[in-house]
Amino acid sequence: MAGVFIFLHLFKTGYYMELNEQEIIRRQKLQEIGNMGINAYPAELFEVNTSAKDIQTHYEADKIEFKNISIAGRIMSVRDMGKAAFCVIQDATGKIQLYVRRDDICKGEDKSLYDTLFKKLLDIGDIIGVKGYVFTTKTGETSIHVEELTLLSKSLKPLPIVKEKDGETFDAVTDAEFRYRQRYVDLIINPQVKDTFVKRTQLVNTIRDFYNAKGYLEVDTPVLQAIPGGAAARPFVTHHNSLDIPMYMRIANELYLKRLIVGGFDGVYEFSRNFRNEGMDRTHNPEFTVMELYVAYKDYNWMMDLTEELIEKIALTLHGTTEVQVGDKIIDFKAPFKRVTMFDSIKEFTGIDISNMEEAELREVCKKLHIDVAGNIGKGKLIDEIFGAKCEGNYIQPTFITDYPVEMSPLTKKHRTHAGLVERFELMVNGKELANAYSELNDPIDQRERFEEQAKLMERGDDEAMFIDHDFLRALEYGMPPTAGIGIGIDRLVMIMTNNPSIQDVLFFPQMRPEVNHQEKEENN
RNA sequence: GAUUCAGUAGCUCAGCUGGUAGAGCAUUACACUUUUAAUGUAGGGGUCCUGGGUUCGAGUCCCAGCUGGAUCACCA
Repeated sequence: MAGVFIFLHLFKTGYYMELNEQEIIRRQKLQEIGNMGINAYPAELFEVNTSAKDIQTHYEADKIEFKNISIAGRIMSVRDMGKAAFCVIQDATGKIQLYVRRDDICKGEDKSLYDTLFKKLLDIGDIIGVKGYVFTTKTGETSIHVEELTLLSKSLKPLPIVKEKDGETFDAVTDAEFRYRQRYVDLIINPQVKDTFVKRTQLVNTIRDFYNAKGYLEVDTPVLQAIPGGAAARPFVTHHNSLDIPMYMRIANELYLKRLIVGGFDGVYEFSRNFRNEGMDRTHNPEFTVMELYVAYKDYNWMMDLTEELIEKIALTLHGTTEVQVGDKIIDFKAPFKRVTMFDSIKEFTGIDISNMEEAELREVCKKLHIDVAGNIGKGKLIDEIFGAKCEGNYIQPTFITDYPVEMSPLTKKHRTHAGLVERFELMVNGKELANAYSELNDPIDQRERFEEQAKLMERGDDEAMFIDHDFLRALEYGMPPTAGIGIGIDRLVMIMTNNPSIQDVLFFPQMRPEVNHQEKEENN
């Protein structure tokens, strides 16, 4: 009767009108749990002294006794045998089976804890704590013989049921929209998803440890900027009320880190969340993470050495080997990586030597190679288009592409021996750019001229040209030591190292169009 | 932005040339004190994404829209 009452009550409040049958039943159960004098959401802590993984790895293998254990987790499945039941709970480390026997959790005459609470009122998805001891069942399953059971949190929404047998998975939730919008559910029911994010953190920690061991300083620089600099991209614009000025979300942190090198730090790095107001697809999210590092008194050759050492170390940390499966390919991150100049690369894949060509000739080459280019782009961009169309995709194994044209690298030092080039490299892996680095331009006169070139390009209609940052120029005028800098796309690196083809699978909460609920829809109509 | 595929029960999916909306799991009730995709018996559960149109009749055909995926273009 209580159930009927609560149903009517909830129905009257309107909000609950959209509840499905199972959600209504769970709310009725919640009410009945309260009627038994049990708090479905207790405040006190539940002390845990072991984990599913701990038991699974040590009980059988090491013959370690697990007595008086205390463990908590979410109920994932229940097999009710009448006066005893098996259920599987999942904690942060994995799954473990429970053996719940009525006369063991209800020692006296009152069997309501088992017959009513456990059998009738608990559901898959509820979080419980149990105490007991570990044993092996007849069928050989390591299990916990439960002596005490406590409800820690009642779940009001039915959890999608994923079943398994002999390593085969049944009814797995693969709907991308469901998984990204309700990542919390995805994490509960798809264990490999958790692995990806654990690896992501391991990867970041590896980089941090590697740089910290070398004495580089992790820093924070502004995300809200008055001039969005350091990259060519459309920024998100916002407004600061009390200053009454437009502000931009950062598109890169490069210019700030270089200011810190001017300020006397030898090595600084930052995991920079960048924001770009551009298209979204499987390799682009509006916010993404780039690790940028700047080290004084070094050059780009040194940075290549450092980077291949780092990337190799990441592969080893995550996989125990330098060989990583990516799609249907094996990528070997064993250092050293191949190094190819951009002109050599273009010569290799097109047969054309463009090293001495001017803008008009380059346009002819593009035409011959059937590459569509806009009329307003300059020489450097033309070369970049040729490389992007004909070369980039060929570099599956890690390769440094070096020595870019000066026109497309306005923050990079001119090449020490080759006129018209700069000391820059990109690390290509699986046909995509993973890192971008250079000997930083520290000549303030040259930098001013480069910015002015960018301003001219902007006038020609190149909407990706950079703004002039006068404070950055002022900093350079005080003197910046020769410096090597690099930016590594963390999301892309995680995608490769975890074999995920979509950026949405390496971000906990990828950007999605906001959901519209039914109520709002009606109000709008 | 273009092309294309998809949206049906809490979840995974059927639903043919248009004719009363289906299955498995989950859920409810009962049975079962070592099961494991537990089992057996009996039930309940639907805005077929939304809105128009064609038709005697639309989950199905047509148009528009929403959301997501894939491919392409741009970007990292």
